[in-house]
Amino acid sequence: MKTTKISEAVVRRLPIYLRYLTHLHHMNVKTVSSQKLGDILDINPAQIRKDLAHFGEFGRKGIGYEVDYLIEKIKQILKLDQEIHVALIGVGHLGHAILNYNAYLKENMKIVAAFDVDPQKTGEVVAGTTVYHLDQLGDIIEEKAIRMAIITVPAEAAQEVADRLMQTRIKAILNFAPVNIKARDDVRVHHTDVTTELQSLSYYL
Amino acid sequence: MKTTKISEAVVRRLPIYLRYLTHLHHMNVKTVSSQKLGDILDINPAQIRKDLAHFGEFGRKGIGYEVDYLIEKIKQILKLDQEIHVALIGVGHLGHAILNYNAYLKENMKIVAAFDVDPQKTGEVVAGTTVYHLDQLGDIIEEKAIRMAIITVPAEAAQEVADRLMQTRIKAILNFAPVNIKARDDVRVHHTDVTTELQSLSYYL
DNA sequence: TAGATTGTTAATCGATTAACAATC
DNA sequence: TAGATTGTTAATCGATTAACAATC
Repeated sequence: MKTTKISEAVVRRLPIYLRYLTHLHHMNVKTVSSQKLGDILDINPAQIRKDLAHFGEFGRKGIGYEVDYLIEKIKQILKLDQEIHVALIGVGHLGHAILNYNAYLKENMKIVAAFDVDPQKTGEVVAGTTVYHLDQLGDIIEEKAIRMAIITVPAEAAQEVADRLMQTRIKAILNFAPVNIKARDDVRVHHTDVTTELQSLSYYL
Repeated sequence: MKTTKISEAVVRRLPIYLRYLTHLHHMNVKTVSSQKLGDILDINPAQIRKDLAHFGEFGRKGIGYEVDYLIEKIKQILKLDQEIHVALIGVGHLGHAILNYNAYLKENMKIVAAFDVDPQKTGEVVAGTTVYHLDQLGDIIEEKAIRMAIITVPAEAAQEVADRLMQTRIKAILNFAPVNIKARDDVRVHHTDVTTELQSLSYYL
């Protein structure tokens, strides 16, 4: 099918599929049905088929989906078939943790530079990634062809950092600061934050 | 209105409202309209009114919402008017970062115990929180009246940890491991994971 | 062939938004 | 009073699920 308007819900499920398909690949499984996938991931099989059908006919009737082929296709859709360089801004505790997580990101995604306003941290190397001063943001992003950014600064500084990022080529931001960041229409911002998650979970106690 | 069946989408917005209302409180703002709230948070004002109306009539026609009163009400709804003790399982990089985040959780939420399988880590104190061996999970959860858990172990261990948690009084789990955890109907599990977030963002590049 | 499973249409369900009477 | 803003109903929009012909 043609790429009309793909909803965010669909896009958010693709990495979930990819994750389990990769697991199946390592288990040497060759083929999987939407039924099996749905059982494991707690997602309706019809929804999985529909999600995938947005992007093409990847399965075979009577058989299911070929694991390796589907992995390849989903990676293409998510642009994970190319190297994606990521910047991280804010080398506090959370920033540190994510930098240490770098090796796990795999799928061609890599944090290649970190930034902080603290001159003490500048020049430091955290888990293999150099920390630059925030003033170098534009230059390094250009130099290292960085396309995505992770914000792990305090809430008060987040919008300012986002504004600086929007003066660069960055088109996607993952914001961990507990504040709603305003961005232009052509820049995609996702928010995630431990406190908010825990507070909404608390409702169900 | 009566508490019929509140959707997850509504529950997830409540902490967002609470966060900004708390900000307004610190700014000494007394009253706010759904219009203003919506502008700042990028949420439709009608939706905000509807979300809140699920739980009662908190506003005043022609005036808006009284900030302090609404804060109090949302805290009640989210059960944040009581002390909520949280356990963290898996003291790796991410676990460390979240433990250091503890002070920021506020709103009566507190990580009071950490667990790990590594005997080397047992007894250690991270950011004020003692690390216990996983074998003590049930005992400590009982002793410290813990009601929520954060899983930050590797993917392979996550389901096993969840299974152990389900033998305790825990009814809400925040899972950072990149795997879909299966749980009983009476246990609420939310998933969050940096890799998945980054991969779905990548689609928009 | 018979059984399995896709891709897709139609039906259902639920969530968001618009509109407005009530009222501060 | 006039203007502002809620709570709520009705309209819209979109996402999920069921069902099934096509076909491996």
